[in-house]
Amino acid sequence: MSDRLIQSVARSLDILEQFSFTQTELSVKEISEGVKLSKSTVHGLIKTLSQRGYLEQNQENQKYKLGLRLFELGNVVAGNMEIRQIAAPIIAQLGETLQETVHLVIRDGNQAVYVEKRDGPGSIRMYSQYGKRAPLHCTGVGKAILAFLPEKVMEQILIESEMVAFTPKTLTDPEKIKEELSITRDRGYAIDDEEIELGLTCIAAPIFNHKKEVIASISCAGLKFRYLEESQEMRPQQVIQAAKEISRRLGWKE
Amino acid sequence: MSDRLIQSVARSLDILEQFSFTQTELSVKEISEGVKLSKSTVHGLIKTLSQRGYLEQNQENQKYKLGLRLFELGNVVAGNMEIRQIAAPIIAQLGETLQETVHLVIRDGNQAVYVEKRDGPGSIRMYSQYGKRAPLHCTGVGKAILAFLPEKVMEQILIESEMVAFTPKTLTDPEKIKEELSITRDRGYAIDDEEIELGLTCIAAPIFNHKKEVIASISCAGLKFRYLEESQEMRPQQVIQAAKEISRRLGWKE
DNA sequence: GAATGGCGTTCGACAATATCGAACAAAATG
DNA sequence: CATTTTGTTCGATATTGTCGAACGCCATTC
Repeated sequence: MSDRLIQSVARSLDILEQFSFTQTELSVKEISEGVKLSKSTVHGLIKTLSQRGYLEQNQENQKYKLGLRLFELGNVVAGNMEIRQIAAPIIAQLGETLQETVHLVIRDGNQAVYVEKRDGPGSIRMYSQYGKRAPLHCTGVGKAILAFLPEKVMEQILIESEMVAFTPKTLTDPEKIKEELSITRDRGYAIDDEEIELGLTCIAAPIFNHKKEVIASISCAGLKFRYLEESQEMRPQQVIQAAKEISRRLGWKE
Repeated sequence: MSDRLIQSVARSLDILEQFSFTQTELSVKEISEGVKLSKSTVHGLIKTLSQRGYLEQNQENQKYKLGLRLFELGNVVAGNMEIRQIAAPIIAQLGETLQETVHLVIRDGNQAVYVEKRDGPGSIRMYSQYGKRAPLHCTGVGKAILAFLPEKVMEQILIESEMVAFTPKTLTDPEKIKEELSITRDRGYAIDDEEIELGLTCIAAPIFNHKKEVIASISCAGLKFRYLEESQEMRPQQVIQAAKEISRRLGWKE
């Protein structure tokens, strides 16, 4: 991909990306500071985005927020996501039998994107949101993908990823991570043992497409103390079986 | 809103809008024909959108489809939509008692956008999709909104809407529609009697915000013959009550 | 296996157009 | 009522987006 990118388009995307679950409304000034452009430049871009429904202005405080057109397009993407439709019933089933929160993520470059879930019972729920992104090297879902990627791709991703320690248990040394991934590959499933949040454990298994490439993974996440119970021994096998079933329906053959 | 819009940004949005539920993959050629621009211009825009994850290229056939970044932003919009969170449980409840498909739409200009639903039981389901848009003047949900809008706004919308007859029962004469809306206002709920699809009937009620402005509506849609049963007499009242409850939780006071 | 056609992609030159600062308007603040 | 802050408009400028032409790749055809 060459580098002759359209400046104003890239800038308009920068503007959209200023918004998030926590930053839902922004003023022109805040946006212009965020993207480091003059107010007038930003204003022109914002005006274009608003007129087309990609941004909306709150008439009470003049601030802007993301518009409904994005909701619309986002749902087109969701609707076209074959794997999501295929996986949904299997994930629901798995969540039911395990009585835990189950996630489906797909790989996008060196990140994992959450595309489907099934919340577990009880008041303690994991924070998770459709479309959320997470690093590959320190999450169960991510490791399940990394471990089965071609070695060169895996190494490239580890080089590109910035290693941030979320908890004392997060692995940040690429060599240690590679060891862990090797174990994961042999075992057939990945374990996240409080690497992203203390008290949180998860088991994840890879999903393959018809070309036998890892493209996604599912995980079963829960509080650590529950995983120590003997009745949970079969859990990894159940996650693996569910992942295999999704792979199969995607055209994968053993 | 003045008209000094940024051409290249508007064009990039034109490109995104070429895609839909039915048109999920497009080639550069198809896009350039769709937006009536040279291949090279389109290519530059596409390249920018792809590099940022708003489009993705299928490596097998070179075609492009909408990217995950839109899924992400679309979910931010969904997450920020207060009314959606508030209405969801009420809609689920209503669907349960009525045993029919229930929809929540919000007004966006002169269109209705479907933002939440609860599918009815049975194999016969209405085609409906999150983010889908529909005209206001010939749908139950739309008429429930139009009828309670300030007269001038309503008239403006009728002027701007192109009147397409979806079925022989669709009203296309603005005067007839105004009469119908007047009846709707007095009755407190709207009826769509096969105006958008033959065999399909629906009952819809308006939702108001804290400023007593109509901003949305809910509907209960089902096959016509079922609505003739006597047991269904209470249905309109139940839809109205649910809509009122949503309005109340949005800060509306009678 | 050379020739053809179709399509995605790159390149260079030109002029259209996006950009910025400054000025204006309109609220919010004291 | 003065002052500050912030959204919006305008005009001059050169940056940057645009197009046509050409390239290269793949598949199909003869």
